[in-house]
Amino acid sequence: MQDDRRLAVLRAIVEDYVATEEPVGSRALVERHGLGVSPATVRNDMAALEEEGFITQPHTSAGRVPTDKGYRMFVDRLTTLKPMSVAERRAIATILDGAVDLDDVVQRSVRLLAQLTRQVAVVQYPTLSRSTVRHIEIVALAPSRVLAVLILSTGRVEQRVVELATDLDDTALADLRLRCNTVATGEIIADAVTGLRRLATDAPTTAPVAEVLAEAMSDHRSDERVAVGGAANLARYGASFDLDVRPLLEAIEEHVVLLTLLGEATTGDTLTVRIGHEGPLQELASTSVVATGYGPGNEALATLGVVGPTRMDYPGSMAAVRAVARYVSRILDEA
Amino acid sequence: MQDDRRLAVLRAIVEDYVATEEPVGSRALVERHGLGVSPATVRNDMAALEEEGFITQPHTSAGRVPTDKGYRMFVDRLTTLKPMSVAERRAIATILDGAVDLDDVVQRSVRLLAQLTRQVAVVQYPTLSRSTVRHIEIVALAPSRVLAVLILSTGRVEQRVVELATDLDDTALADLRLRCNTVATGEIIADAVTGLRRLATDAPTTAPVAEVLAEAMSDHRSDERVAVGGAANLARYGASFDLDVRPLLEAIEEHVVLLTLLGEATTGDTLTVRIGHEGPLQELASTSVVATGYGPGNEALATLGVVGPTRMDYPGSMAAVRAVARYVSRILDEA
DNA sequence: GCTTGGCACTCCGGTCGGCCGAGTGCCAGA
DNA sequence: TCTGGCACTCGGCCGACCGGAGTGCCAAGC
Repeated sequence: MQDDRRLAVLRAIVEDYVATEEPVGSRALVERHGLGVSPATVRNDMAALEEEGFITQPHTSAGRVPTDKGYRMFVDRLTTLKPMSVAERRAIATILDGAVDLDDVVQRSVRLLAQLTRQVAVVQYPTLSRSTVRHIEIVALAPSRVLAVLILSTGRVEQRVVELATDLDDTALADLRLRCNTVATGEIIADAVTGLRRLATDAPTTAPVAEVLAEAMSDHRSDERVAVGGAANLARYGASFDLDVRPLLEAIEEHVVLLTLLGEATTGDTLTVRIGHEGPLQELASTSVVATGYGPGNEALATLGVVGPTRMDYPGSMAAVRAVARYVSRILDEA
Repeated sequence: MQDDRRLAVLRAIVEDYVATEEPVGSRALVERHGLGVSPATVRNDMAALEEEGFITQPHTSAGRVPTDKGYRMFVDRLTTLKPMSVAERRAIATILDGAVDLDDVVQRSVRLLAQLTRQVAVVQYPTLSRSTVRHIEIVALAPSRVLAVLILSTGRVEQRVVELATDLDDTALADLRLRCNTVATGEIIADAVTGLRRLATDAPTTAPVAEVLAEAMSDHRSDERVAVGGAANLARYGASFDLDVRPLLEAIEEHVVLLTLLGEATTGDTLTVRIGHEGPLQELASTSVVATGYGPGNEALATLGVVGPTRMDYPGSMAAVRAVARYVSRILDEA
């Protein structure tokens, strides 16, 4: 019995604190949530909750504030995802359906997430590792210089200029193009790379091009690409500017860091929520991450999510992240 | 005589204020700059400078702070660019020389500028309007669906998926590819667009592809691409967080806004400096912009620069912006 | 006529004390 | 087990105070 009420109190505290950003006291709690008991009772529950480490007081005789553990309990057991409103669903659909290519999808997703959650949104570009080679194009720029263009099934394009040791005429170029495509087109990245590497050793004249292509494919830099949006939302972060916002701004610039923040892509519908200190970075102990994997056919090619203060609207953020991830996945299915 | 000294005083005030971020008084001024006159004299000069609108006091009996007009005078007549140190030159060279493609050049430039100036750096991607078409590639994805890839002389690649009304076999595809390239390759964008549009009306079967290509070329979205870096430097912005930083953060997200901020690309070595209210945006009346055009062969294809508080280090920023612009231009020359 | 030292004045910023209110913990009673 | 009451604790706010930095002005000196 009281256990149930205690959890209700915890939930109420989290909700109030998220809404007001101020420590919440027993009186306000009973008034705003109609708990049907007196403040004194609530105080007892609060004492117990504090004992267990779910809430804490910033100082004696102040209201209570949830701890990371409290938020954890909240997201694990006290909340169900807010369903998205019809308007929101429609907004997601119309905005994302307007995308012209993969880059556009990613960029639109980021904006959308930032708008929906009013947080900083992060979307990782789909990883190369599981995509296949759609086509390789080789264009002559000068007799001994070509542009190698790599087109992947996800719609991503990589291009490199290659200097050759010897001149190449049109037929040689066509031959080169054919060889590369025979070896790579339709293959998964890893296989295409080994194929191209073999080609490089077998046919020395084509070596530089094949080599560069293989390199571009295995280049991990491309796995590290992310889009970020909603940085302006940091302005709502409140007082502790230098303490909270600065490291986050830095993380936003360092895309690699951002990726470790997002964490491994989860498959299926699973949402990852990292609260405060649970994350990998000390400096970001007061920020939380809500993320999930996305990709065609329930295969998580990449991660997207939002980053915000621990005192964020978890139900709303989680719902938005999941909704966007689902929709983006569906778009990738179709492409 | 006194006129010279007055300007020296103004310069000293600007330098001190930029360094300390605090209103500067007459005593500190003579001590730190060895002006060879007494504080009282300086006070007289200050009164005159204030009369003329170059400086102001935040409140009675505080030190003086430069006005926008004061900064303007400073950059116009009181300063020569700080020469870059050898180490800095070398850093610029080694960092930019490592770039693998155009995107990489732009991204490295942004980081570099942000590091050198400790400000927010902005680099516009080279505009399409003056570049030429290097090659058009058309790849079959399915019988009635092709991928059109557009490669420009600046090294930029655009790609679009096109749905066709009718199926296309290999020869038709080769024909289409040939037609498009005949019309467009080597041409300046504007001419290529008209050529493709004509092709679209002349040969109905190829219409969708030619149409999409023309669209991709004339798409202004591509002119609006910019890279931004150094947003974390905003954390050093000081007290007036919500007032100063928020609109700037918002501008940073809205790339279009950012471009109007940077302004028209200037040709040659000309630097544009916009101080405070001189810029186009009310909300950013307390930020300045230092920018310049860059591009191969002294032709300004795009703009790069830094955005910071009006109280910024103008000589340093101007030198850095110019040095980076020159170096990037040289790289584009070679490419 | 410019420069200088002196002097009175202003005003910001920090510190101190006191007060108020919100909130708690505990206890005794229902 | 809940509730009302009560004493207690602190943080935040207000007003007063004070020191320091800086100015403006003036009369004297070069």
